Parts: sequence; structure tokens; C-alpha cells
Amino acid sequence: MTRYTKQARLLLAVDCIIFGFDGKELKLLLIKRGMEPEKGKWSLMGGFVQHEEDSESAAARILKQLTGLEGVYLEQLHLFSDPDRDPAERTVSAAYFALINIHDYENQLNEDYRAEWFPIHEIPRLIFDHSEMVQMAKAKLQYKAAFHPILFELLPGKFTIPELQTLYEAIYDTTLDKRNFSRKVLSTGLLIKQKDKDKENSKKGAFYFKLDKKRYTAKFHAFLNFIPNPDNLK
Amino acid sequence: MTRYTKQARLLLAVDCIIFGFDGKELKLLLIKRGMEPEKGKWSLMGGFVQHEEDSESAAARILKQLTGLEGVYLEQLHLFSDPDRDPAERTVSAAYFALINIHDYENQLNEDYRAEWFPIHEIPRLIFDHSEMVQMAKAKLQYKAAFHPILFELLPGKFTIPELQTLYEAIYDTTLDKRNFSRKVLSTGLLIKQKDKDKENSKKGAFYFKLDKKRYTAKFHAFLNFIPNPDNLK
DNA sequence: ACAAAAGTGTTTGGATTACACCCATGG
DNA sequence: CCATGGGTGTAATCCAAACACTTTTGT
Repeated sequence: MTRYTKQARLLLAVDCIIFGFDGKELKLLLIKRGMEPEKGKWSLMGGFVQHEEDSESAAARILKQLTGLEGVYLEQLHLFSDPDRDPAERTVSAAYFALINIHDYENQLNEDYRAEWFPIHEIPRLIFDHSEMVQMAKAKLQYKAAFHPILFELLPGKFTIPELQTLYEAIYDTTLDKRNFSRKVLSTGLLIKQKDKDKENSKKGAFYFKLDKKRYTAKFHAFLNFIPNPDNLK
Repeated sequence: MTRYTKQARLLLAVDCIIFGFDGKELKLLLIKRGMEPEKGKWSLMGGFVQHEEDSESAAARILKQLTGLEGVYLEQLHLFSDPDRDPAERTVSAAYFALINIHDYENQLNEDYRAEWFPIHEIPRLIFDHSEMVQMAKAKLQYKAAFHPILFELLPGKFTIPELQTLYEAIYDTTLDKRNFSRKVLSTGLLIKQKDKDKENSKKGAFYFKLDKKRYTAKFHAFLNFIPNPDNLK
């Protein structure tokens, strides 16, 4: 059997940039690294790709290890391959970003990792090139969410329009006109109005909506233009 | 020194999806694979990432090996990591796509690889998962070119508006209205009209334009909306 | 003189924006 | 009864699309 005898072998890791939204702020789930080097420092959740799995499965496995969640939105971001990125040994890392419903996650948390949610504007210093990964993930999320209805992945099954607007405002660090916003969102035909209201956040109460799963799947790649001037993104 | 002793090591390759434009058609540069397995079959140009280099440098090196070109537009596409993608040995591959000016390339060709340009609609069967890579690269090129002025990378330093339009039409397999197209393109302020004309392709002759490099760099990430209805892309 | 491609302007409809008031409720 | 946030409509503007004729010149 043929083998590529002269070539260098290396380690393949995956790291997950895990976004969550608590109704108010965009957050990132970080852990205290459990192994040397840099043990005890803040880090993205990661792990090594095993011999019989691809990097997508590895990312899903690792995400489940930490959060207990399956079927989460997970997308390959970038391969980071600087020869010196990990001082211990040549390791390249495929970064994935995940969008999770922060409420699903509560209670399921694997205590082993001492994970914590950090507001996106208060990310601590991270090991290796993880800060760069976070930067890139943020940029990609902004880019993608400007055109595709991806942010619903961050919300619970039932949500209100004002909640959704707060989420967009958090992602883009801006404020939006609520009349224009709700018109745009509703005009996509992706939302189904419910009979009940959320009374937590206001006296009047705001109607809940659910995603129309069929149309969501169908329109996922359509260009929806939620954001007024998507220039000056990257 | 710490090492990750229990983990599996593997090979990291890069493969390049090399696009070119001959003024008429979008093309892809393929080689006859020179090693086992699958020796002699059509393949993307690729190679292994060396111990002291990152995957970007490896892709640039490999591109130069084949075409002699440096400073080429090169962008990471995706990491392909199916455990069985290479039957010889576990190898993951970072795919990069390159946009080159097909005329720069002529004459410099490295004969060793028996490379040939194939029209994008007549790609032969490729080894491993290379067809999937090509598919993804095409989709990404379409996606990106709908918003960003990336296609100039495929043209020579001097080009005409009709040439540019032909290129867009080739990428999207469609036809465009030349009045609307030229207005849009010129309104970006990216083009500088030259004094001379191309007399090859018409009796009247079409004025040459050059890219305004400064503005091109500045506006590279802006949203230019060259394509009427970018829905139904992916 | 005619064929072939380049170049150019106007009109129309739809979409996006800006903007302000009323509604329902809990305290 | 009033403070708080939810919900809705309209007018003005801008942008994109549709569309046709004139120009140049090689043959």
C-alpha cells in the first residue's frame, strides 16, 4: 500500500467559538484550559480530531462534551496553521463557530470545564491564537447575519420581535428603527405569530413568534438585507 | 517540554482551485497527478504543508511551483477532513482558491505537471474529493463576486468594459444588460479610463480601463451589488 | 453601404428610509 | 392615572431595472 513516507505528520485540533444570547447581550462561552501548556488560562473549548472522525464530527463531539447539546448550528470558520501557534507541538486547528440558545444550555453544563459566559465586549486574554479566532468569528457572524436569517439559532423556540431586534442591535452594536425592523422581519414570511405574549419584559406584553421551519430552511440562503448599510463590515 | 502524547498525527495537504479567464470562458487549471495513488489522473494542484510553514505559504509555494506566479489572489476555502478522503493514508486538505490572469501564466508553465486549462463546464472526473472542492470554490466565487470587486484579479492590467461584462456573464452563466452594467461598474469609481482602445474584438474598438489600485484596496470589502438578483446563490 | 460591437439617457416601479402617534397594562 | 414598552402607517427619496437608438469603423 502506498504511503507518503517523506512527509511530516502533525496534530489536528478543533476549537469552537460558541456564541450565545441572553436576551440582552451577545456572549461567548469560554473554559479554563485543563492541560499543559497554558493550563488554567481562559481558552476556547477544543480538542483533537480522532483517527476515525472528520473535523465537523469532532467539533460536534466537543461541543456536546461541554454543553450537552446536539444538533447545534456549527460552521467551519478557518484553519489556523501557524507553525508556532501551539508551543508544545506542531498543531493546526480548524475553528468552528457555534450558535446556541443560551437557555437550552443552562443546567446541562459540564462542570469539569469550569466554563463561563463572557459578554462579547469583555473577553479576557486567551491562549494561543484564540483571540484571533474570536475576532474572525465575530466578523463572519456580522457578515453572514446581514444577509441570512442565521441569528434565529441564538433564540429560543418562541421569541418576540423586540427580543430579535435587541439581538441584531447587539450583533452590530447599533440601534435600529423598530417600525422598519419589524416590517422587514415580518415581510420575510419566516415568522408565525403565536397567540400568547411575553409579559416578562413589558406591561403590555409582546407577542411571541415561532420560526416557520420549512420556509426557514428554504430561505436560509436567500438575501434578506436586515441591516441598512452593510458596508463597513468585512 | 509538554507534548500531546496520546493523539494521532496526520498529514496536512493543500489543494489549489486555480481559476483563469481567457476573455471568453471561465477555466480551471488541472494537472495529471504525478504520484500514487491515482497517478496519471486529473487532479487539482496540491502538496503537503511542510514542517516550518503555514498552509497559506504552502498554497502560495505550490501555486508558484506550477505557474511561476507570485503575489496571486489566494483565499482559504475549506478544510476537507473526511478520514477516508485519501485511500493511502489519513490526510486532511486545506483547499485554497486562486484567481489568476491567464495571460500572465502563459509561457511560465511548469511542464513537469502536464497542466491543462479546462472550461468550467467541462471538468473531467477528478481524484479524491477534488470535484467537491471545485464545486465549493465555484459557489464561493459566485457568492463573493456578487458583492466584492474580486473578479478584476482574473483580468489583465488593461481591460475593456465589454470584457469585464463577459467575465461576469461567464461566472453567473447569464446575460446582463450592458447599459446597466457599465453604469454600475463605472459608478464604483474603481476604474480609470485609458486613452487607447482594444481593436481586437470589434471594429469600433473599446476603451481600455485600469483599476484604481488605491480605491480598489479601500473598497475591496464594500458591497457593490454587481449582480441584479443575487438570490438563488448559495 | 452594411454588419458588428461600443457607447450612452430616460422613465418607471419598488424598496428603503425617516418619522410620530396610539395602545395595553401593571403598578 | 401614568410610566413603560409594544405596535402600527405614510410620505419622500433613492436605487435598480427595463428599454432603443446612435456611433464608429473594417470589410
